[in-house]
Amino acid sequence: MPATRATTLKDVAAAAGVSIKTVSNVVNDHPHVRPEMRERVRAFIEQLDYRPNGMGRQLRQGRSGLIALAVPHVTSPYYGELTSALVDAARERGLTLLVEQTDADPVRERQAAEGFGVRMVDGLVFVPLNIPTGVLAERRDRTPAVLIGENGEGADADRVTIDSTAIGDLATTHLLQLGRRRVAFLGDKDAERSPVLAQRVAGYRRALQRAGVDVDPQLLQPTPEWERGHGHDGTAELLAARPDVDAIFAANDLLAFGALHALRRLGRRVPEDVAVVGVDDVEESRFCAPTLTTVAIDRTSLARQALALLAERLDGLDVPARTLTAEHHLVVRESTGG
Amino acid sequence: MPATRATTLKDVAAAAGVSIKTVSNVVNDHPHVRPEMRERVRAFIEQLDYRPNGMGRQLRQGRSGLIALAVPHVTSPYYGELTSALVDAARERGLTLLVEQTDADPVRERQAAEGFGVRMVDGLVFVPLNIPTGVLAERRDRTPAVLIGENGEGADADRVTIDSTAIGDLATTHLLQLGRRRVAFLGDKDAERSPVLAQRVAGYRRALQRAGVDVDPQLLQPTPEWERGHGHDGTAELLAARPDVDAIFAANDLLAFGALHALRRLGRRVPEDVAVVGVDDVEESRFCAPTLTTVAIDRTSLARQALALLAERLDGLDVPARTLTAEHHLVVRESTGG
DNA sequence: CCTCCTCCTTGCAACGTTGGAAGACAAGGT
DNA sequence: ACCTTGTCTTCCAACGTTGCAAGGAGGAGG
Repeated sequence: MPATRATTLKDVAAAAGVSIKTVSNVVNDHPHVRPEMRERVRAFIEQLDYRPNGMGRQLRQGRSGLIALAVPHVTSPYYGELTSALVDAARERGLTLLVEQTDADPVRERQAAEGFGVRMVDGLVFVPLNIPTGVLAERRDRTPAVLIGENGEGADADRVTIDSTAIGDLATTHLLQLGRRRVAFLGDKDAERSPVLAQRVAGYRRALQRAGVDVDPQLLQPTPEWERGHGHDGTAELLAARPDVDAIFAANDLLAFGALHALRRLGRRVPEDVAVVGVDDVEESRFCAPTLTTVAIDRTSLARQALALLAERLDGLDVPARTLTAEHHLVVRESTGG
Repeated sequence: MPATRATTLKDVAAAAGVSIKTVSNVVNDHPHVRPEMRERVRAFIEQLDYRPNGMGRQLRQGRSGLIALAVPHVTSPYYGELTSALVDAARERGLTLLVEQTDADPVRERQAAEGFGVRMVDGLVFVPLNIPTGVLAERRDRTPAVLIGENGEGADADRVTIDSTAIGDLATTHLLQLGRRRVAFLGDKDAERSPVLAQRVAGYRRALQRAGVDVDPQLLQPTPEWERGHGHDGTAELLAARPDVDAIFAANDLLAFGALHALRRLGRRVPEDVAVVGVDDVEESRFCAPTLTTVAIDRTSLARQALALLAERLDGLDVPARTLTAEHHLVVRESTGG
């Protein structure tokens, strides 16, 4: 691999004996290029393997076609599937997604919100998790942004959210309709800082109250985060304190997987002894043992909506921030006897 | 959001009453700038919220700091975890990863190999799956590339591979040591086009032969791809044809999850009736029911190695293509009685 | 033969940045 | 007063591209 410079318009122009601009015109399919000239230049482009230099082009045009995605971590199934949907949705619009992981770390989320120090992307898709809303509201960066999820309220940016109160209500109501009365909520934590959680708990409470069941604080089982291991440990703790639990509403599928695991180890049958519902409908829900009843969120359409909002901003749309809400629905599987 | 142009060096320079270059010198921490001047300029940078325009900078410097990752799909746990590791490894080196999904589609893989039509990235990390090796060998694009996985053999590019023959041997030997003799291989397909598969099968055969067990073609169970559903259906088919199977070596964890699911539905106990081993050690392996014995591949170090190779190329290293091999080890869990 | 028009091609400038070299200025030495 | 030295700042050019306007060639019409 000799350290050859990449082919530029200038090289093609020199080889073909025409001006740089003519080559540019051919590359960009501009009118007013004689067919034989077009062919001739095309041949040299092919021969020299010319491909436009994105940076030059973008500098000139003032757009890069790049969208930054700041997401907690691609590894988790929910964000992985979301990322995947966003990559595809971006591709559909001729945009390219550039991925940053925040690890849900407030410092890194703030960096993401503030644009990473260098202007390079045309827009930002941001999944905030632990960032104080104030920071979002005071964004100085004027790069158009779309927030995804329940946590962006109050920010002056377009947003696609999820009605987690309705989700919590739906899941809890389903458990109540099975006749369960000691329904635990798995995944409680500092609600102040987590609107997702606050909403899911609110939905849970609302459903219990509507059914005339008292909310028992002991059944609100906290976990440090919402990953499998936390679901496992939280469930073990919960059952130690309240062995009579007959249903668990887990704040997300990962917690639910952990719960299933713990229940199995502790010799509880699912759904006979304890019914379990999660939220997200990640692929694994259809294959775990037992398969998991969960509230599905349509990530493909969520991703499309987010990029549609962003694309309008890229085209200069100047209206107040808008908020869309993604669809959800209950998927009943074995963990509630489906 | 008035359609204000982003702040440039020129704006800061005008505001501070100095030349553009001086501002640039401050931004880049160049020597020979008087402290009070530095402060003064800093203040204006802060006030105007100046941030360098990446495209201008990159055009000048000839590097974008962008690395393209072409991966089959971020959704699958293995590639998701790999992507995550690569994002982090890139970040450690001050690079940014831009994600493209090929969906394992040969056409899209070819596009990835050939550089996506526009020159914008400094390098490419490519996980080829279904692309004929010839295409890789004839890459015209001179952008440095690193291939990941067993499928890149023959390409003139750096590569981090996995010794899948050793992996197949290790997994199969483990099953044999448990006393199992009717060990199926789950995930067979067109071996011509899939070196990963060819190697894993070769390791399987080698282990069987060493143990003096005949290779029974009926125990080589094909699946269309290597996802959960295929593992489920393949296992059901396998058990219908050969109800006496006492162990399954699944070509990857997803197939194994599908297998566990099918075994459970068919009333086989794992590991008592059928022992199962997978490959990859994705997070779910530690939480499925029963937990899965699998061959772990260290994705973090794989990602670091890949980026180290790439970074050397970005710095102009001009040596023949190199190949590294990532580490693996057996993790014994419940599905083989661990 | 000249003019005008059309069609095709070219030159110039600019996008925002930075390396290199030249310029300005002050202080110190002769 | 002049030169040297060193420190700080500015100027120029270039990275590769494209919009705009002007340039050139050739044909049709007078």
